Amino acid sequence: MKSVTIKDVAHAAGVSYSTVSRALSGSPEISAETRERILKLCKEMNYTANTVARAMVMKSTKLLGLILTDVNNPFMSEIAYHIDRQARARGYNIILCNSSRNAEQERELFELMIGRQVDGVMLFPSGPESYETLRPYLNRLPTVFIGENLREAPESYVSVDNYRGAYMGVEYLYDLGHRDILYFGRRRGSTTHQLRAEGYAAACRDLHLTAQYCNNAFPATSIKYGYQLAKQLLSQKPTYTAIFAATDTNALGVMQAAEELGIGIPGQLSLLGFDNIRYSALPRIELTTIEQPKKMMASVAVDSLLDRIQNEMAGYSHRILTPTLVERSSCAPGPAAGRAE
Amino acid sequence: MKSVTIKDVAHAAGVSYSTVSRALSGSPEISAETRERILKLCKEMNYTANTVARAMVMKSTKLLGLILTDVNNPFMSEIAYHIDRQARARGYNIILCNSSRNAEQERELFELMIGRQVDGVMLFPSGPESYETLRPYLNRLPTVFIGENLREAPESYVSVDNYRGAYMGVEYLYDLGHRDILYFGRRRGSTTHQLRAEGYAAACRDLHLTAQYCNNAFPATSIKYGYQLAKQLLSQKPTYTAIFAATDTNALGVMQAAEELGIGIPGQLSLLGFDNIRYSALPRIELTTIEQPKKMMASVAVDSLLDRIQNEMAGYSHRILTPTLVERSSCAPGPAAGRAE
DNA sequence: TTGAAAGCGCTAACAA
DNA sequence: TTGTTAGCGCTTTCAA
Repeated sequence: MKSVTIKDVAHAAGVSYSTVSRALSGSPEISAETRERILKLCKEMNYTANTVARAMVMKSTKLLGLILTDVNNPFMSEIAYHIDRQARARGYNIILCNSSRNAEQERELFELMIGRQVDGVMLFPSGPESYETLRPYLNRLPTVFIGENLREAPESYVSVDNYRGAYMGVEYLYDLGHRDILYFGRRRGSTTHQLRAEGYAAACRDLHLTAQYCNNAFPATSIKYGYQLAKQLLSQKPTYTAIFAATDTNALGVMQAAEELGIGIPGQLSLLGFDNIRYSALPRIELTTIEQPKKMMASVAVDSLLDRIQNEMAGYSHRILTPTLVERSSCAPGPAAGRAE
Repeated sequence: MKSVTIKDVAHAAGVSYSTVSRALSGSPEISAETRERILKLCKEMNYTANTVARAMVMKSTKLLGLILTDVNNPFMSEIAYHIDRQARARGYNIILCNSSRNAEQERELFELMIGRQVDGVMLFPSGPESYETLRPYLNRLPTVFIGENLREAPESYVSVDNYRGAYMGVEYLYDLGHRDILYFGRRRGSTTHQLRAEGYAAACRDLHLTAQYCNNAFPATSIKYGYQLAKQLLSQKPTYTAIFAATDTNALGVMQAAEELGIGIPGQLSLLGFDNIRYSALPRIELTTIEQPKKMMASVAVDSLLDRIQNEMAGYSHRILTPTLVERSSCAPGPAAGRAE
């Protein structure tokens, strides 16, 4: 498994090894003739440049850390896919790690990334306190936060306009004829969730609707928790004709509970999600939802990170993307449909 | 962003830098007292060892390549999650890349992995020809194939017993009272799919059933293709009471087509999948399926790779895991239910 | 246009 | 127990 080095090639070519280096790097300080000869030889000898050695002297590994809470989450994995493609196209590779939504692990991962000399990291924060916990690392390592809105924090992030998305959602349900819309399942402490809730509240205010919430002790974003919470909620007499779920996974939990309770969606109850994860497009699920532009988020994340890396002067950037509504089959006209407003 | 090195620490401590190295590596050739002193100083100075430099001299990056066709595929992302956890617990990190099921890209990725000096790679092959295409690299880089059964090839792989899984599936449907079971959607050329089809055929033979197939020109494993194929199939008069789909994604396609055609599952048609991807457990989907033990596959993959890496003598290994049946709601009793056999 | 030599941050063999 | 030194494979001045 002994690999061939630049020295071996130099020896075989009868030149110094700096000459080989020059041929490889496409330096102009070399005659076209020797370059050709050396390049040909490299091929023949099956030479592959040692990126690690190069990284040492170049002080750049061309490696980007990607820390997410769980690759297995469809929202993140979709973004991860695009990040990989995008980064690779620009000559970078990805070191992937899962924090499992554990703040201490996340901290350790930053330590690890610094040791590995990655050029920068992209992070789906494990929670709202991440920004604080990680602060000591943020000026040692260019970082861009993904998915979470950090408001005015002086760090780069890319996020969707959660406020606006929630606002749009309420408007959509309103236009369908719903006047009693319940907001379901906001994760505590998350700014993203906070903004969605604010958007919901603002839309209710502007449209003269009464805001209704269901979010007691909601510890996580998952189908299971959504289900448990919905099970209680749906067992009581409804004071709403539509549910706006804080996330698609929450909505899926609601769907499951409704299924078990024999409540038809959208027949008896309209359901709107947020995120547009892949599951939501599945047959029989067909969830109408607010879409986060995931490919765009990936692309913006890579771009702003590389910007900061390649351009010392580049400061942080806040990129807030616009969500869109994806209409499928989980929302039906409400009681006020067709009525004059 | 200038980082503090071992030399800085040595200087501050007034010792040579090999002494610092010894303190850090927990070498016994150092007095407990100086070790303490140096370790404390490292903390104070915020020293983080440069893994890249270490890798150069140790000739080991503690980096593992993970090449999959698409992180965004729920089957692979689930395994990827467990691989990361497992590898990290053993001191390794993962470089993740997507081949997008493109053989040439896959080849390039191996080239890249060699340049990056990874200690080994885990691969979800892009196709059946991968083993051939990649042969030149396989003795340069310890590799374990995941998911695909390579039969007798002299390379490590971990895969589920696809033959047995398919056999089990037919038995299950038979026991439910089905006598006309159609096998749906095998991907061309894939050994995995070949084995599943063989298991299906063998079970039919043993149980005196007539094998029926539906797999014309099936280019890929996806919901969309499953849907297109099923749309044709289900429009014709059925000669079967149950469909055994080659993969869960295929099954989801069938489900969608059935939905559109007003064919009830499991009321009019039983549907069995293979893989147990996460989608399959979703409310309203509830697909009964043959499960691939994904966490176990991840763990075995990491173990056998590290075995080969850490133990020069270790040869290749073939690990064939046992599938299990996960019963949900997509299969109902068939016409022969309760009847004496 | 080419070669010689220094050095990136670290480990390890050898000396002291 | 500690220090000195060589060297991992590469890029990049500086000389020739």
